[in-house]
Amino acid sequence: MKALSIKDIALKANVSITTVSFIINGKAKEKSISDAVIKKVQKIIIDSGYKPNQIARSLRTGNSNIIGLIIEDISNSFFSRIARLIEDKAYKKGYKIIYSSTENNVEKAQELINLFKSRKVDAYIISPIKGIEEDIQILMNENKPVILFDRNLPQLNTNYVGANHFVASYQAVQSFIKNGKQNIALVTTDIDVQQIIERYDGYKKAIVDYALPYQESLVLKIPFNQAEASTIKQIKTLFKNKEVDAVLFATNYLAISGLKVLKELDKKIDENFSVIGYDDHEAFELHTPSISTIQQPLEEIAETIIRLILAQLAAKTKIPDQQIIIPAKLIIRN
Amino acid sequence: MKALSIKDIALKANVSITTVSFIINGKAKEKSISDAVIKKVQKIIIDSGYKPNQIARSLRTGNSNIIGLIIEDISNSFFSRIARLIEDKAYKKGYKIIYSSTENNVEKAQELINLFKSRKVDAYIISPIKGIEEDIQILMNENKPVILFDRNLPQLNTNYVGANHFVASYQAVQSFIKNGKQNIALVTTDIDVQQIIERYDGYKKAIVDYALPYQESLVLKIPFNQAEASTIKQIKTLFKNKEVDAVLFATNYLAISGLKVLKELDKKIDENFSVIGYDDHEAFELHTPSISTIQQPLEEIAETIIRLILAQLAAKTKIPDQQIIIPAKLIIRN
DNA sequence: TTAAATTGATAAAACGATTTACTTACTTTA
DNA sequence: TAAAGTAAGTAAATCGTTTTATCAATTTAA
Repeated sequence: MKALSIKDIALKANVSITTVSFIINGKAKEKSISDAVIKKVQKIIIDSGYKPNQIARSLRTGNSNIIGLIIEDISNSFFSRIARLIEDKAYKKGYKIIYSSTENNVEKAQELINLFKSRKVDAYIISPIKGIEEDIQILMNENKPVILFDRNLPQLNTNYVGANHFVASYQAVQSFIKNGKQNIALVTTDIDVQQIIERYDGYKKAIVDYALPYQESLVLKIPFNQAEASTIKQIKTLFKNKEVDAVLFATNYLAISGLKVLKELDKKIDENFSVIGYDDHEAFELHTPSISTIQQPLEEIAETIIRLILAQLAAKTKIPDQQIIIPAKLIIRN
Repeated sequence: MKALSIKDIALKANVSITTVSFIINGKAKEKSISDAVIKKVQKIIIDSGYKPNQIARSLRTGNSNIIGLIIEDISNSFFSRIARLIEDKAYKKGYKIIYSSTENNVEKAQELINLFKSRKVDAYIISPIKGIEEDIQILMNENKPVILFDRNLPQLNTNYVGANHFVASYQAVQSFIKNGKQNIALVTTDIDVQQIIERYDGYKKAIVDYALPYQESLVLKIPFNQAEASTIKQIKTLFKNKEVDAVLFATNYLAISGLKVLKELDKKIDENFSVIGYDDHEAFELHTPSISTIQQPLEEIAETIIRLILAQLAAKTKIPDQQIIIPAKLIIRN
């Protein structure tokens, strides 16, 4: 019941292993194998259902046709959607994706990089966290294509694809202000990554530009990875103790927790209290009233990532790194 | 800049490759390598950051420490959550997961199985579709552990882990009836898989048991993979043209579409009109009013799958297949 | 007519590990 | 004191491919 090997095929066809290999890899013409032999071997391959052992192939060639995708958490809909899009597009080009979640844990991320390395993945797509700069630098030194997405590591000179979070969150706050809001809260997380900082910066800049007082106490930084119950408690405290007439959530799961709080407090979203979420979520549109949000162009991000990867893989020489910033869209719903 | 190989380590340590291999694999004692040599080699391995090439290892040993996970769609929250749980649990046992989505496409599923096979994955976790029975049977003949989940293929004699959909949907309809509902609709999909059929059967049985008239026209079978816009149109037609005072949705995404319709029609969920969803979704709890749903015990399902896999992998001889049905829970919200 | 090029094919090395079967030098045992 | 056993370690086969040389026979070029 063992799987067939190239040797079995060669034996059946009464030719050498080399010949079979050339035919499998489409090098038959180039290596001047006669049409008759090509036909014969191909027939045997099809009839027998022989599939080359990719492990052996990888060992010999040093590449795997696999792209490694490292993200924070596959169960977050932002990541699972983008994973799906990337998988689809890669698949069409003959590449497979292996993915795994870091849970924002540096050690797990490092382990994953090592694991992917030892599996000889051809390229890496990483939503990085602080603390793995060095590991990523090593990958780059080894000349492996690396694309960061969602978050950038500024001290690293890599390819990056992401949305313009600064502008998006600036616009969100701007829209609050234009609607007469004065006490605008920001619920964000304490993780120290570029894209979260940008969201904060955009918030602050808009407040300052429009000459509103910046109130430290309206910015809530939720510890990452804490249980949702604690998050809900913290947000509840904010809403109860502070005058707030608008709130921007910096991630979709924070917005979900926030909406749960509003529901518990029976606080209505109306002309006196506005909410904008981030990254969109089915619950936002469905909510009564619908929740406005900042939407990242997932399709475009995925497309761009794959385009960069394929370009790098096709190139013999190192292509200059590109930093691609795609505008995010403020979707106003009501 | 090439990666180190076992040969390099052997050279540095001035011992044979064999010795290094024994040490790496914890067979040093058994193969009577002296403590001094073990220490020396281990130090060199750690200092140099050497990581064995898993590809070469797989080629030689025939296994990969990778488990293949084949699901319908990673961007569906039911699957992404369970994927995350499975990944977590497998990781802790030293196994990695490769996953990929079939989109309910038989050919893609077959390709994936072949791909996983050629990558020598050690075991398969599959949410199957009709039409791949034969491919799965082949895996089983090759003595690879296979666990089906979410959906069963009755004509196949495999391991299966899933929820009791018949009972769950029976209970859902029962709860409608006990609240005086008479015209209970079912919005389901047309895919011909066990767990969807069970949901239908449970619905029908409850209707009949309680002596309500079974109305064909209240059962809406939405074609799988159709654009959401069409789904919304079909559901809208149902709600507009039929007297309906309760509706059970057979999947979470159908419920989401249904809720969108209700919103568009401005039809309220109240004592005159009830809704129950399936598989839960953040939007359900958050909805006003909250949506009741049938919840599958994800954690328990994931746990059970991994337990079965590990048992199979550990066993030298074939373990009898198990069919594990876990009760689903009807969560009544309001 | 001979050298050079082409055609059609193959043998053997290499990829980087694991594992089996040995070797050599000591110790025990009887 | 010879035979048997153990300790410490290694050489070489093997997994299933790809790829580089190489070969013999034929064709083309000069």
